[in-house]
Amino acid sequence: MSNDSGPDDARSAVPVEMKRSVRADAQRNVDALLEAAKTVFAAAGVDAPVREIAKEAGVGVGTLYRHFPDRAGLIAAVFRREVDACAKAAPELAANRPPFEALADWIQLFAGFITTKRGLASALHSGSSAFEPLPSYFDQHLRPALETLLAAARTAGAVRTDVDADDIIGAVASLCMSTKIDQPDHAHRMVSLFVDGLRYGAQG
Amino acid sequence: MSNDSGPDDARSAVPVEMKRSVRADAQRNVDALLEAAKTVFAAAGVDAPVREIAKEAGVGVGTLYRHFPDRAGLIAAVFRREVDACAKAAPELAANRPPFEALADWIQLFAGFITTKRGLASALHSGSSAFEPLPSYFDQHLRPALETLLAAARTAGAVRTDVDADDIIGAVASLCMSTKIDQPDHAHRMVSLFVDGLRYGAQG
DNA sequence: CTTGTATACGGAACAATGTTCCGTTTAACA
DNA sequence: TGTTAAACGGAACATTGTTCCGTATACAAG
Repeated sequence: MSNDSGPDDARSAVPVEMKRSVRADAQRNVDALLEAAKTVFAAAGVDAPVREIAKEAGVGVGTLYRHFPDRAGLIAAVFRREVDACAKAAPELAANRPPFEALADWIQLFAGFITTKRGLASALHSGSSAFEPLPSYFDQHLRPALETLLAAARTAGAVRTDVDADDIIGAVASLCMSTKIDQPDHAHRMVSLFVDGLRYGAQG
Repeated sequence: MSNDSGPDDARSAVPVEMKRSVRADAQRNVDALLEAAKTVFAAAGVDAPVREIAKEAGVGVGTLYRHFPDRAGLIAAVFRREVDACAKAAPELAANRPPFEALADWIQLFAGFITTKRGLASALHSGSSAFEPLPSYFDQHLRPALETLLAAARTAGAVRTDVDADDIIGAVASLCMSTKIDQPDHAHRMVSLFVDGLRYGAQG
């Protein structure tokens, strides 16, 4: 066993201080890498070279591999991070906007998230074990968030009642992963159209 | 323009002898490469290294690249070749078997073709321009073949009438590209089940 | 502040793979 | 049989994922 350090707990479930502090530079680099990966993935798709991500983050590739098991692990981490952000935005929108607007805004947020993941669909089908838990992570975090917003909008009589959270997630994902990636606003326009459709048939 | 030889007409529409013969060894190697690629793709998926294909064909990689523009071009060529074979089998089956059996056999042939293309779905979504014409090639050759068999089976009253060629192609492709690739017969069993379903509700 | 040390860092080095280049071989034809 | 254009093989090159290890440094104890 030549293993000496394995990728460590960059996103532990108990982030409060543990036995022996995580070195400050390490934490900074993990954050920089996740942020850089998000940027590069959005610009060049999830197939972007690892070196490019490390460069964007201002670190060496060795540092990247210290914190993530492999490129698939990095993609998964970025994915989870954005899913979390997306899920966390739901309650805030619910608290600060009318029900339908909260729902519509959240859907656009979700659409933006999917749009910046060019190549993810292929990656998910690539068979890498690092991706297997992603779909369920997706379901466990995004669906409840959307369901809350959707329920509120329904209660307010702002949307039709024959569409559920899965319908929305599936439809929006399909629209955003379509092959028309050259027009970045195309997806958002299609999603807007879809969202308007949600209103149709709502009780006055 | 440093181009001096570009990949030539390995599958011309008029294969009979033209002005200045194609060198016999060249033709032999093209065939060997297509056959080798088919074998290797079936065994290791379309992501198999080009060196492995060249080795299986008993040629150098230079020869491979003399006849195909790049790995995507080779994949596309193999794909077209098998589509052609599949399409050509339809009239033969129609002539030699009862309508329903002809249809069922052809569907299994098609299923076998899809099953040996592990990774093709991802490849098609990879954005390589060599793959863009494939879906339409698919439609133009396979659908008419199937439609003929399906019409004959319908006329004979052997299958239900609420299913069309696209339904069948789509359903069989889905079944065969599912994640259960470890049991090679799993796909065929599922397809058999589906084919039996086609009978259900047929007029006596 | 100094010092010791576990931790983290950077990037060279390695491996796998797609693609190109070019000296050598050979099929076809006169 | 000789000539030649075409084709061949595989070494060499480029790109990328991953590992290794000598060096630098954050943190805490004195």
